Amino acid sequence: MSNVANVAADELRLLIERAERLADEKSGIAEDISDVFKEAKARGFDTKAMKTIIAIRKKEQGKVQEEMTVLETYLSALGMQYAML
Amino acid sequence: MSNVANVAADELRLLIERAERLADEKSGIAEDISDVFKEAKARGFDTKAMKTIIAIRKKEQGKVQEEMTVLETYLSALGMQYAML
Amino acid sequence: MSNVANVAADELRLLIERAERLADEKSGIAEDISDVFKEAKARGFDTKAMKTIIAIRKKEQGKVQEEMTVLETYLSALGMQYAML
Amino acid sequence: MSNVANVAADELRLLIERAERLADEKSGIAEDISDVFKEAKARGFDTKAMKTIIAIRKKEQGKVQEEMTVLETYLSALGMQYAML
DNA sequence: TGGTTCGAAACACGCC
DNA sequence: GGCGTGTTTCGAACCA
Repeated sequence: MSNVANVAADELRLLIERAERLADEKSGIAEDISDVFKEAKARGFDTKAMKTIIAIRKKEQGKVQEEMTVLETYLSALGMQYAML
Repeated sequence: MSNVANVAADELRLLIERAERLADEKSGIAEDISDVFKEAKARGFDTKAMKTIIAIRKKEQGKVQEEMTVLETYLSALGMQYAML
Repeated sequence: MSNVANVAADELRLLIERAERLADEKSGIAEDISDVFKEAKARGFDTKAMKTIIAIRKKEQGKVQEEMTVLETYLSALGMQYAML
Repeated sequence: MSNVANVAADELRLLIERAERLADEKSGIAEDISDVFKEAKARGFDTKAMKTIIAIRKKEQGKVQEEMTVLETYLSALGMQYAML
């Protein structure tokens, strides 16, 4: 292999290793998050509800309303009482 | 291989093939369902809302209320207005 | 005019019911599959191993191409660099 | 007493905020990874191929055992039948 | 920006 | 009834 090819291969290897290292960190954090929910569950919280709340907080304000409006519209169209929700 | 072993192997093969055939059918239906939603989307419906509605209709009545109650409780605990939903 | 008017209620209902009907069929098949494994188990087969076998058989469709692709992938990653040579 | 009293509000808030903070960190890392690929792309590498390579490298940890298991799986599926021989 | 593809998260099932 | 596995679903990332 020529030097040029070697250099390219090395560069590729380094980039891949950086990506892999970061991916590992990401996995670590994902595990930490998982632990938080395990702890919450152990303390008697409903993790499903917690995740819903986090999703709501994350979504831009208007988006939640918008989704609810569509849902209510569809429920009405089907003759279902959304009051039951 | 003895006859007994052959019989067992044949039986195993038949069972596996039955399971595989059924799995194929299941995939076919899954595709059909997917097509329904594609069609719905093409007609301008919000498929996410549709799926939510289907989930609600499937869930036993009390369950939906129960989940909403927990969610509202948590939102209140966080000082969030669930009226915004 | 209410929100109801905003959606073609009948169309929506029909689509949802089609999806629900198909979902029922899918569940039915899933049950059939489950029955096959129950039967296998009753006859003394190891169902966990059977499922593994089925997974392997499924994977090995297309396995050959996949193997051939690995080297090409590496070459591809370096490919544009080769232009530099 | 309101529903609010039913949950330990502070505890809930802290858990949720911890989860959210970790989620932010995770996003940050995801962005870093994204940057690595942007950089790779800028240097002329094929990022799709790189990702494939990374996936392969990840899979091939533990690949050897897996290969060895296939025959054993078949034997296991038939295993209890052998007792009949 | 919208569609598509991909990986990760949620769900459902069977097992213990 | 909880756990682990496998499937399905969802959201994020990339491309056009």
